Amino acid sequence: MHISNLSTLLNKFLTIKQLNQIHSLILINALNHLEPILVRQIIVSSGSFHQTHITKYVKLILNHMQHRDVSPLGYAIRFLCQHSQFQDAVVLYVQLQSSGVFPNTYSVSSSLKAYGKINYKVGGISVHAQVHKFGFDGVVYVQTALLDFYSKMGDIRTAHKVFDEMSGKNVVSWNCVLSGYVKYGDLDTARHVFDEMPERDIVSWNVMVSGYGRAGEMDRAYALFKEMSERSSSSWNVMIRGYIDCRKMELARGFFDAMPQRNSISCISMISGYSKCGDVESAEEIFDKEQEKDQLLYNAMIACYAQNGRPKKALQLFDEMLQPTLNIRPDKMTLASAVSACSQLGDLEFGSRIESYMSDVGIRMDDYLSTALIDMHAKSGSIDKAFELFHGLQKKDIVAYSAMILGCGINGRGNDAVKLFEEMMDSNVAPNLATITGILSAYNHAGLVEEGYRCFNSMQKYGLFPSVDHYAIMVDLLGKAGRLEEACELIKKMPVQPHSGVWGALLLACNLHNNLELGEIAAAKCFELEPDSTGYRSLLANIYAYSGRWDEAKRLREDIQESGINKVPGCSWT
DNA sequence: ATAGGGTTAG
Repeated sequence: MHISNLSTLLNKFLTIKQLNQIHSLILINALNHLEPILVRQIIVSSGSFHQTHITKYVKLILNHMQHRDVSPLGYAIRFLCQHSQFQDAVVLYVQLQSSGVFPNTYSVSSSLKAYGKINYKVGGISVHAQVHKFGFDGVVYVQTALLDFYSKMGDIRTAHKVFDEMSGKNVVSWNCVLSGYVKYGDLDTARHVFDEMPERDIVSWNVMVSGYGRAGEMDRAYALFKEMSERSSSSWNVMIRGYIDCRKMELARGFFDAMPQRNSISCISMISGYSKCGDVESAEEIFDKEQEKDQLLYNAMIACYAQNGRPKKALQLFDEMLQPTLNIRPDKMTLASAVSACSQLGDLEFGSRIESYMSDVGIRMDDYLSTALIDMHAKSGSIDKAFELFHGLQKKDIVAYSAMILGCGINGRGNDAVKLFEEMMDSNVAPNLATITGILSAYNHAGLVEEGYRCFNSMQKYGLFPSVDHYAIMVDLLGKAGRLEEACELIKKMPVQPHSGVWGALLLACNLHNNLELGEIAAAKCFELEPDSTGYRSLLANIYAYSGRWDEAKRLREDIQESGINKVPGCSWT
């Protein structure tokens, strides 16, 4: 086929914005005869395709190229960076090197960005060495990319060294250094740089305001913000973000409402802020008002539902997002939240739908997503599957350990839970409240009172204070072992108000061991805290019946009949 | 082509 025909064909493909199997085959066959310049053009133009197809497409082209020319490769690397496929970008850069192709400035600066994003310092340093070798020292884009890389790695010394050696410093290079000090947390030096800069643009101001915001110094942030001669959406967004971080939602909302041009980022910040405060309704309000909903906005709202005990709504919205007309695809983050929702619902079926979806569209697993799946499988009883995923993790962090330990606990694998806990301590991962909940649940399941006590009492050693839920598990553990008075004493000593789960656990134990005296006390508290729940009444009725107090038992059961359907008491620690 | 603002797991 002739080149000009190919170009026509290509343009046609590009205008229909979709490629099926046959299109791809024709194209790939044709590509073997293409000039590198044309391949480059394809890669650049493929930006008009749907995002999930792009990387696949770029990879297809590259795999079928005969000419390993730097120009298309450099473009491809930059292209992958622009679409947040940093891992792929790095892989491509390594391929480029090993095939003996001379890198260009595009590939070098893009690969530096990619190494920065995936947090791989050694990779960036090796690029630095090559920069020297290939004589790109004087190229301002490469120098800036290097400077920014070291800044992002927190290596402010090397960053400064690169900065000092730069031939033509401009605002961007100054901004990179400034942002380096801000990231490093050295606000005084950052302010010094800010004051000494020969020229400041809006980015410099935004970086400085954001620095104060991140440090919680909102007064200073606001002072600078007021001083700005012009403001961009980011200027307002960093103020919003600062107020959200110190949980001042009203102030954040004030800035949100006052800003002249809200964008998707402003909305996402507000939604996640409301989400952290448990204010789902306000988050919904923001979400519903926004006309142009993008992927990240959906992600934020789905996460909000999943994090605030609305798993059904989370999955509803996830389904809505999948509507082909919307032209948005879920990504790892969406899936992590959706999996978390499935886990809360115990819905393995939806969960495995997600797993097959991942392999269909080629979403690679990461530790976040794995951890969500671990939790889901562990809670649904597939503890072996959970272990398999757990062993495949790149880095086992506190969340992964906690999910695994809790999973073992509720599946009756107390020994494994303890083993995991010890392994975790050995690898210097400090436990938090959720981990303790997991390990206590394991002891509870196995009926190991002394071990439970020891763990409960050791919490202070890690700077942790038992929450109501921890007390509830301890009460359950003591109660089931028949140590009812001890359980009662523990409740009395609680520094926080016990919720119905705590008294409910005691009531359950009183039912188990037929203790009327304490049962009445516990039941009274339960009725007070959850007047609508009939489950507690039937537990007390049982105790009365066992003790031969038939009248009281009968009276309670009639109460229950009247109030209608039997409700199960809430067990908040499960 | 280089800089600033956003979303994820127990």
